[in-house]
Amino acid sequence: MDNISETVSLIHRGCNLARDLESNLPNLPSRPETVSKSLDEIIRVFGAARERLQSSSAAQHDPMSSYVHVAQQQQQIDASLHEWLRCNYTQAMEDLHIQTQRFASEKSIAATQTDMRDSGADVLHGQIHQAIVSHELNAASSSQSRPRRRRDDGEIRKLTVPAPRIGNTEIPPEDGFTWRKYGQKEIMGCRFPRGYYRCTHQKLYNCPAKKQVQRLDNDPLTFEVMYRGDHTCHMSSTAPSSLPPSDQIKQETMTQTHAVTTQPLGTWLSMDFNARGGGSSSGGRGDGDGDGVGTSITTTTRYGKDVEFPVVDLADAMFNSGSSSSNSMDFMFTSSMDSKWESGDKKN
DNA sequence: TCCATTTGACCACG
DNA sequence: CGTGGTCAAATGGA
Repeated sequence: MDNISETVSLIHRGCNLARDLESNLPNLPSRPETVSKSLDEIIRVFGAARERLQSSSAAQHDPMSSYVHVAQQQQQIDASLHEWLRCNYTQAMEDLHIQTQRFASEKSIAATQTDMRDSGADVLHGQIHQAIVSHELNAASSSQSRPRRRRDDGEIRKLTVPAPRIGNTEIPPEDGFTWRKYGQKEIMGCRFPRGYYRCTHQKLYNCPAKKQVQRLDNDPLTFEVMYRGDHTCHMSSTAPSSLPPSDQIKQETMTQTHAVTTQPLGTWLSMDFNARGGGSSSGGRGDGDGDGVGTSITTTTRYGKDVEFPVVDLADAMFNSGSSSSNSMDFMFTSSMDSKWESGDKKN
């Protein structure tokens, strides 16, 4: 496959999406969610194109460098964004959709007209999501919500990610780690139960990482994921689990303040990657440590074992499907509101 | 048989 | 005492 032509087609797709968005702008006040999702997709497409460009040029000799670069961008954006939100939190909530929309639109158009060396749009989008939930979390913990009991887990990183549209939309989004579910609970005031997961290698490697996954009340196609504790399993040379390079790089230098910045890229990658697999049932076992990255993606798929640089694999994944990102398109715009979790709810 | 998920019960915290 | 987090037995798939 010709990398350039694929990239070009991706850019074209982004342009089309941008045009669609433009025509949809009058609906912004009434349907901010739809517009927001449209933005997501635009950002995603252009981001993929940029990644492709980077991976085919500078990153060729050192694929890690692009990750480092993006990570650094993220750090900078994160700092300013947090500062901005601190000063304008309530207003920020109001302005969020407009801000992202403007940014993405301008970014998208500019990127197609000039070059795409400085994307950051996807990064910013992730930052906005995370900064907001982070602030929500801070606000909540300082007022209504009681602090978490298990203090040994340390900081909490919270983010929102779109649900995989293909297959079971109720499965938690892929994030590159292997998780084992150990509980599910109805939460007061929430329509959907919260799932509790811990690292599959908790026993083997004493990995304290945990996560909680919950669907948003107002948007069942969006998950809110809370990460608690850091993975130690990937530190071990014998550990079967490994991280996407970006995560791995940053995990080691991550501070509590910036911990929240770790996820977007990894999540972004994994979401798209997940789409390639055509989704999978959560009934899968992830089973032995042998099933790594492949066409069959389970809830516990991970990158590192067989794939050196997931961004390359991601790019392939996004283009090998022929229809390019149609999968993610569907998952963005198709609303399949199945909620098996609801039917499976129990007391407690 | 192994391992992941389910799910009712238990427990810590405020 | 209510709620959220975790445990662990039961269950089931490969």
